[in-house]
This record gives sequence, C-alpha cells and structure tokens, in this order.
Amino acid sequence: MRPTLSDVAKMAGVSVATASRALSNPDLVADSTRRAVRDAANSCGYKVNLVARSLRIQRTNTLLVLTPSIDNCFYPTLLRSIEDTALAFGYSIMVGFTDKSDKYREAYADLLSNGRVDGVIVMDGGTAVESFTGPKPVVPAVQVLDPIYGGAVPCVRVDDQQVADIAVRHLASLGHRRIAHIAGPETSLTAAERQKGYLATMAKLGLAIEEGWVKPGNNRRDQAADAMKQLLSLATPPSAVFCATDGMASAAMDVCRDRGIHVPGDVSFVGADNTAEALLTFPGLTTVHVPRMEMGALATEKLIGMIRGHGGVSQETVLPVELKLRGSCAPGRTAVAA
Amino acid sequence: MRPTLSDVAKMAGVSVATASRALSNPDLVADSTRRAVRDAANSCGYKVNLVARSLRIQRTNTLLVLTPSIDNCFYPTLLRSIEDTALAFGYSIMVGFTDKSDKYREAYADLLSNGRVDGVIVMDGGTAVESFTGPKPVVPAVQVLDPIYGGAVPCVRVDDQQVADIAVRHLASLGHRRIAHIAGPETSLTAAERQKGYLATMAKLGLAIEEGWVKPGNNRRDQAADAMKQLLSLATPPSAVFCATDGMASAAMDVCRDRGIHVPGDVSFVGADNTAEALLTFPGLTTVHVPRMEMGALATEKLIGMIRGHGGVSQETVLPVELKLRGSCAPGRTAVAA
DNA sequence: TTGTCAATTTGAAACGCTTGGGTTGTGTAT
DNA sequence: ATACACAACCCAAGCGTTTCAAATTGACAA
Repeated sequence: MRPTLSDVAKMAGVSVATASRALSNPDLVADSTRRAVRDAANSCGYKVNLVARSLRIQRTNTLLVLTPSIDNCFYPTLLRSIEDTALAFGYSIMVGFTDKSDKYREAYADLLSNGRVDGVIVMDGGTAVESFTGPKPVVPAVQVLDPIYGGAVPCVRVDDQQVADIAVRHLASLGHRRIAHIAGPETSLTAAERQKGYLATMAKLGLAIEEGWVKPGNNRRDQAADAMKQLLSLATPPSAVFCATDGMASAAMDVCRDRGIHVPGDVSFVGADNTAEALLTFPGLTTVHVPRMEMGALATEKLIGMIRGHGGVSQETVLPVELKLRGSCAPGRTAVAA
Repeated sequence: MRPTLSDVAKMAGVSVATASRALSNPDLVADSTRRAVRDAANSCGYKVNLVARSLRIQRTNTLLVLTPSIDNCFYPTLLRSIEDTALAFGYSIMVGFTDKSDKYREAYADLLSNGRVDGVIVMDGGTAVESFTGPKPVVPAVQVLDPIYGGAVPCVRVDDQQVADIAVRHLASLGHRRIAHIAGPETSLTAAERQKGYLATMAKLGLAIEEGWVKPGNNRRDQAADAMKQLLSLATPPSAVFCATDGMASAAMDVCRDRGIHVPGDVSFVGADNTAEALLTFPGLTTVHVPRMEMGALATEKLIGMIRGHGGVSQETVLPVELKLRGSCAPGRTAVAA
C-alpha cells in the first residue's frame, strides 16, 4: 500500500495537519518540524494523492482540450503548444477528439460538468460545439480559431478575411487577375471567412469572379483535386488559385503536375495556415502563416487566467498573420502583357 | 453551487446511500425509488463528481499517454486510436510530450505515482523512459513500439528487422543490388533494428554493402537530405535507397528532384511507416506499412486488461507489416542488364 | 507569579462519493 | 400468534487531503 500523509505524520511524530503544512506550505511550520516531515516523507516514498487533494481544494489542475481530427497537421502543433504552456503553469491536459459519434460527445461533456477538469479549450470550429458544454459553458472555456456562443466565450484567433486578403493581394500584385478559390467546408467558420475575404478583396481590387471560380474543396485532398480539375477544364482557366488550406493546395498542385501544367509558370498557388504540408510540395507553397504555437500558448494563458479569477481577460485576441513566400507563385501573364 | 448527491437524496426523500445506488447500481433499489431519484437528479441538474468518486473507489478511469513530439505524423494517429479505444472502455486520456526538459518529466512522473491515472502507455522509444516511472512502473504500463525494462513491461510493436527485410527484398526482387540505407537516430531502438535488418537481409541476399552506404539521417529532413547528397556524390551511387522513415525518404527524394535525378528511373526509394508523407511525395512512396491504428487499439486494450486485473496478458504482441506499393521503385539496371 | 502575545501545533470538519453491515417492513410458512 | 426469509433501505465509515478555529508552548514583560 502506498503511504499516506498520516503514515508520514506518524513517522515524523506530528499531526497530519502539520505534516500537510510542512510539505505544501513550509512557511507555516518550524524549521525542525519541516525537516523531520520531509525526511519521513522521503524515507517512505510518500507521494501526495492528487485525487484527494483535488477533492479537498475543489480544483484538479487539469484542462481539457477538444480537438478535431488530429490527422491534419494543423492541430497537433496547437495541442503541443497548449500542453507546453499548461505544464509551465502546473496544469495537465486531457484530450478529446470531436469528430466522433454523439455517444462520445457525452463522455467529454461529462468531464466538463463533473468536476474533473478546471477548464476547456475548444478547437473545434463546427457549430456542434454547444453539444459538449450545453448552452453555456459549465467551466471556464476558451475558443481557438472560431468564436462560438456569440462572443460569450473568449477566443484566440486570426482574422481569416485578412488571411484571404493577403493571399489575393499577393497574387494580384504579381499581375494575376484571374484568381480562383478552393474553399473549405461550409460548416467551418474559418473556411467561410476565408471565402468571404476572397470575395471582398477581389471586389475591392476590381477583379471579376467568373462562374465556377469558387469551388468547394471541403478540406479534403480528393475533393480539392476534383475542384482543381474542374478549374482546369474551364474555357479560360484561372492563372492563380487561392486555397483555403495548404493541404488542398498541395492536392491541387498534384493535379497540375499530373497534367503537365507547370507551377508556378502556368498556374500560381497560395495556401493558408503554413502547415508542414506547405514544405512538402514542389515547388514550396507560398502560404499565409497562421501562428499556431502562439495561439495555443495565448489561449492557454487566457484560460488559466480565467480559472484563477484574474479579471481583465480580453474577450477576443486576434493574432497577426503573414505571408510566407515560397516557390508556388510567378508573375501573372496579365502583368507580362501589360 | 453544484448540487450534490445529498441534495438529490433530500429531494427524492431517500438517503444518500439509496440515491447513490439508484443512479449507479439501479438493480439494487425498487422501481419507484429509482424513478424518484432519477427525476430529482434531472430536475436539479445533478452530475456525479468524478473526483469524489475516484477518491472513494481508488480508480480514476484515466490513462496517461506519453508521446514524443507530435509534429511527426506518426504519433498523432497512434494517439487518436488510443483515445478512441480508451473512450470505448470508459477511460479518458491525458497526454504528455516527452521531448522536453527534465523539469517536465517530473510532472509526468507525478501524475503516475500520485494516483491521478490508472495506467500509462509509453510511446517514447528513447532510453530515458525509466525516468518517468522509476526503475519499475508504479502503475500498469504498456509500451508501444520499443520494448523497455527488458521485457518487464508488455509491449505492442512490429518486427522492425522484418520491416527492413521486406523493403530490401522488394528492391532486390526488382533487380537492385546497390542498395543504401538512410538510418534513424541511434538512440531509437526502432531505428537500430531497422538498420540491423537492412544489414542482415543484404547479407542473406549476398549483396555487398559498400563504404558509406549506411548514412545517419536522424529522422530529420535536413540530415536525410545531406545523407542523400553524400550518397549521390559517391563514385558509383546506389541504385536504390531504403529509408528508415517516410519523412527521410521524402527529403531524400526532394534532393534527387532538385538535381534532376529521376525517381524511380535513376534511384528507387522505399520508406517505412506509411505515414501521410508517403502520399505527398512524387512519385508516391513505396513503403512498409506499420499498423498504427491497430497498435494503439491493442495497446490500450492490453493496458485496460491489466488495470482490471484480467490475467493472461501476453507480454509482447508483434503485429504484421506489409509492403505498400506506390511509384517510387523501378526495376534496377542490374535486372535490365541481366 | 501571572498575563500577554506570537509562534507552532493540533483536533476535527469538511470535500462528495461508495459500500459493508445492520435495520425495517412485508409476506409466507409454521 | 411466532418464526423466518427476503427485499428495500439507511447509517456510518472511510477514501486522503486541506484548513479553520482552537489549543499548546515558550518567551518575555509586568
């Protein structure tokens, strides 16, 4: 049997109360006592029972991270930085994957409402998020990427319209006028905003969007490939494509390669997110970097701040994005002709 | 304040004992009582406090997964399948990343020895694993990939020599005789076994291994690229390369592309693991599939079996691997010449 | 000697749940 | 009527901590 605090107290010849203080609040006991208790604890290999402590202090020092499928290279990075930050603050993390059947959602909701975690970071941009936490979150919650609850929950994100804006402007600055868009799933707010941003910036720049230039790619390689094939079969195909994610850009570029269409000579590509995939394409994918590490760290700090009751938690933090230049863009023909 | 069991009991007009039984052991109470308690619980939104329950029953229904960096596409899949399986058995998971400073190792060790988790799955193949759990694991443990503790801990893995064997034999069957190897880090047992397997099979097939054909790649793209450059600068470069991981193969193939060396025409490649990266190369990477989903599921089941005290847990489970044919291999010149 | 005060220490009450053993009350056989 | 079996329920202990309020100690001044 594992030794308990009362064993230690007995060995050290003090009460459990004193033993507890000696170990977790050393200033409150005399030097000699502290030493005696510590020696006793060491000699019998005592370790505090975190469950008992949690029950007593009504905190678990544990955070739950709800994340969509982790196959995507995007979320693991975020998860990693959340874990790093949490650990630095003395918190452990539990993870739940949200792209599962409803049966499992219940299990996560239970963790939340049953006192097992102190807070939750939600990375799922879908609308079904409420189903995890009920109409209002039962523990402090922070949303990464997509704001939910109509602003009732603090959010750390980027400006996805800006992401699109940067991408489109970059292509336009290279002389491209025929710029298409392969979009993410409609259910994703991120994807919707990127599409909106694409439309807005095209309009601002006075660039026409032709029929069939906005293609759903649904964040899937196969569907993005289909979309690209359709774009290429248009009477006058676009000279550049802005893809809502790097993965879709990668798939679209593969289609070009298979058909002998040169990237960036014939078609230029800009992706978004700057995931590992952007480094694996040939040529390297020019993309809009989304600072995942920073987002994870910030979200975690914000959540812990809320848990600890520090006031003044800003409701929304929008991080800057930036263009990463690689080899997938070339000057548009329009520019050359002009 | 959240309602407690005693609130529910009061509402339903029964004792806490009965309320507890009505909710978690329904057979032990009368129908009418059960209904009364359930109604009371629903109407006040009662949720069992898992921390209190854990303290009482001395189980947390939580597993810890220790994983190396998650940047690599290999581990997220494993993590995902572990989580799926755990959830199906009613367990939640906590995760810890093991490629950190020692300060953090302590934190994980604490989770293990302080009663917060019921068991641990260790995916870290490094030798430093003992530092997480002490000389002997303090809770049931299962190792994925690399056996540790000299067999004291059950392990779910593949035969990494076989992985290499399959890869080398495939290349040899295509007529290649000049087969090089880009190896993983020496600290990884997996990598060491793959290298051993490469050496063994080359010997079995009577194929010579020339000076400089075994290059350290350290599981890093940059180092694998360096290794490939060195291979290409040999007087008579190999006609095929077996890389210890898909990522390294991908990097090596990039080098070839940059230098105008045709894959598979000039050099054939076989990778190992069958991660997502193997689909992103051009041509697609022929590789040896390591069944990550199955490994994760099996490891989890095994661990839960141990926790629940089911006897007869086999110490070691070795899963089969299989060759995935894609486009990165062509017949060797030797064969054509023969 | 007594009173005062600060520094330590302690007993005991929670935290919210499960569960072994005892109690009650009903129905059936004696 | 008494005894007995049995279902349904309740009491209270206990899981291992933390922490409040109270008690003890010792030092020192009055």
